Amino acid sequence: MLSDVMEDYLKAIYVIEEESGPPVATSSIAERVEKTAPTVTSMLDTLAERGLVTREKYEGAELTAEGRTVAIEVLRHHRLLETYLAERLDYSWDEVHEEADALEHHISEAFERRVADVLGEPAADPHGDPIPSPDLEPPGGEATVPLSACEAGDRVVVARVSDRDDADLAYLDDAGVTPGTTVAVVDVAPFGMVTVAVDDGEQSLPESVAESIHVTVADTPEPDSAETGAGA
Amino acid sequence: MLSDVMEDYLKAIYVIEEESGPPVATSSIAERVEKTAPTVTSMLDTLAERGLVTREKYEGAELTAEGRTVAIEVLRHHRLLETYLAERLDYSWDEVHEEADALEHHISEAFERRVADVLGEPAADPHGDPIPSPDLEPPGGEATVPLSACEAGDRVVVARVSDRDDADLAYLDDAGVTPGTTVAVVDVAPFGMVTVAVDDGEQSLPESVAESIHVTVADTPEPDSAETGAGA
DNA sequence: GGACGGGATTAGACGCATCTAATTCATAAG
DNA sequence: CTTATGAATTAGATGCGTCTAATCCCGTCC
Ligand SMILES: [Mn+2]
Ligand SMILES: [Mn+2]
Ligand SMILES: [Mn+2]
Ligand SMILES: [Mn+2]
Repeated sequence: MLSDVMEDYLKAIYVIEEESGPPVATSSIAERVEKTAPTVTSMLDTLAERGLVTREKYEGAELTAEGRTVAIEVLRHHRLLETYLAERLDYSWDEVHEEADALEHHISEAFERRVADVLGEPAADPHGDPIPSPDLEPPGGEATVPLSACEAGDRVVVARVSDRDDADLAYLDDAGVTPGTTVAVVDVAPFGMVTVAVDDGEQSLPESVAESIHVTVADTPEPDSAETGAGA
Repeated sequence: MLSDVMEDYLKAIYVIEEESGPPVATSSIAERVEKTAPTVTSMLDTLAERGLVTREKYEGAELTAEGRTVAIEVLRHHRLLETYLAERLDYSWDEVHEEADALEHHISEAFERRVADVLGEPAADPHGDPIPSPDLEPPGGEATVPLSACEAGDRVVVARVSDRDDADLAYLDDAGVTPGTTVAVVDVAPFGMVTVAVDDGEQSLPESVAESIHVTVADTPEPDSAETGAGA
């Protein structure tokens, strides 16, 4: 049996691998799980002994197939719970993350199945993150870019929003920036502040927020008159 | 913060106090939480240091007001969860206990409130056990007796059924013996086997099962012809 | 190539919940 | 009053997850 702490480490390693690929540095895990580096080293040894990660000293860690399956299952629990809380228990999208983080380790397989059933096996959680299917294969995330990497004139569709900052989420909900929304990038200021146009007006978002919004680009503007003409 | 283990001990002490009053013996707690006696002694010390129980060596333990409030809150979580699982997630009454036992320690106050809201602040769980109200005062359990203490001829209403044996619950559900059902006691055999009449026929229940069914007596038979005429 | 600096690991410790074995206590029986 | 019995506690140990302090390793910069 795996402890809930181990499950959190595996989940952390999985999402870091997704973002920047293996091997995963001790320090990046430490940051995500909010533990010290020696604590992480020691837990990685434990996980390696159990065959859930492989690792080479000073090189970082990588999930094994088994470790990845566990991580995906925890992620499925987390995202199903978030979706259920939002749809059936009147939670707002900035409240679901914390509750799901606690419950994800304690629900049975029966609970998972029944929640998925009443929701109709949903494909994405309230933040737009894909919910792994019951076979626990890695969910195919379509390619997205952070809003902070877009340029003025782009028309983009919001795909996912990081669920990790409640205040940001509450603000974005209010601003009408949620998964599925189409927004037009009006301006990208020097320090990363992004101004977008949505239905109810323009919103300026600080860089930290723009980084946590992932979008798919619907339209890049035709190059303006006086621009360099290179590259389609 | 209290660990989930501590919460389980407090819950155990509470229900034992309800059954047989304080002080509660170390061994009876050990039996309920499935730990050894020294483990319980040590945990009782910890709980006493935190002001949740009082105790005198070799005498047993007793909940303080604070300890009782914690126990009642855990019990509220447990029974609300059982009710929710049965009503909204298609669990049968023999499946809810285990799941609720795991989740009861991990739900937030917001979750508790929302579950209670969507259910309409229910008064009893699927086994007939009273759900403590949000003020966490001890729920008023009306006086009941175990079915095993009844006599042939009694007409009784099932009040509560212990939720601790899944197999018994599945059997009783099938037999049509659930809280609210009126049954007639047909016979009490020497070794405690109780035969009752319900809508769909007669059922014979072994003593262990009859002990776990608590009832209120609706009717005692008028004393038969040749009986001792004493007492109304 | 040698020193530096930052990230990683090792060393050593702690608190919690748990166990088994040994001891102590309360009391019921003689 | 003494002893036997069973329950409770103390003693001592273990595994886990965590920490701080000390040490180690690797790539960079002179
Ligand atoms: Mn978690
Ligand atoms: Mn999410
Ligand atoms: Mn429990
Ligand atoms: Mn119950």
